[in-house]
Amino acid sequence: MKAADILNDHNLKRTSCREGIIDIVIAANQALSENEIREQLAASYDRTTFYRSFKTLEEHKILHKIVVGDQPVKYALDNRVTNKDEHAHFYCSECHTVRCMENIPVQKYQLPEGYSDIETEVLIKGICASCKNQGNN
Amino acid sequence: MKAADILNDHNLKRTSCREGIIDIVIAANQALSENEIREQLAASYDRTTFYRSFKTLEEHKILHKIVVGDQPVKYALDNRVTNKDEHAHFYCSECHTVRCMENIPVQKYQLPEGYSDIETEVLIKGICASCKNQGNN
DNA sequence: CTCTATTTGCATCATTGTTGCAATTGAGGT
DNA sequence: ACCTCAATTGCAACAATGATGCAAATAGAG
Repeated sequence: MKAADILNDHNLKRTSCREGIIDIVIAANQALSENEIREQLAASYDRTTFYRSFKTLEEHKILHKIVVGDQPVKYALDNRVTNKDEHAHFYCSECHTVRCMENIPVQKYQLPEGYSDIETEVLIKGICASCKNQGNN
Repeated sequence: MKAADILNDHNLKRTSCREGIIDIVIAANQALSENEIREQLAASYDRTTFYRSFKTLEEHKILHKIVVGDQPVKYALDNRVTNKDEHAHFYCSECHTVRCMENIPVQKYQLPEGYSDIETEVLIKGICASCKNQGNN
């Protein structure tokens, strides 16, 4: 899965900022904050550009925004890009990482009469395996 | 359920700002943003005071913070105050309200080996009954 | 009514989200 | 390879929100 292809599929210009962001998110095994992504980027970009790139990528359903309480906003690849089903997310209260639990599908919830469902988000908070074992870090 | 009692139970001083916030949240049938609460308050308080009141009430598990995407942060009474079970929340993409779905209990999700669960949040996004019927507002 | 720890209001600052606009750049046509 | 134009970037500027230090005001206990 290449950043360039993803951008082309969505009729977006292939700029280095966008490609960089997508590459980093693809490589990560967890959701990343704006700052975490910036640190990994080769070049540095104006804050506005950076911010607008996220907005564009989110609007085009390439990135998915995950907000946990007052933790910094994090981004992960959207289901529609990865072709995966809706899955739960896990937030570790210890190391504050957010991971996609691809093996935990979101269950169907029955809404009251008259309500319609578009999308369901499940966030499980707890302690992840590595934090539980070691004293963490 | 009185604001004064709730504050006493948590060993917090009964200040008018705190009582006002709690009263309004109790009366509301939906989660409210900081601004919505401020508009309903009898007196007006310094932004810092207001902000710190929320922080205190949240730390003492009286209020529960709900964040939906980039909507303004909203607050609702915490489960522990209402003695209700964990329940799903519903966000209407049309009128942007958040309601506690007290009849929709959160289902148990099976985590991988080594992970421990503390709390699970379920947010169902969709269109609420009133928005679906009328043209909304 | 007095005393003290808590809370408030104010000043101030950091961070994040947002917009307007001129300069730059990607990508398609020649 | 070059031109052209719409899309994108960088910069300045600003709004909103979260946060802290400190002196003044206040709740609650004695």
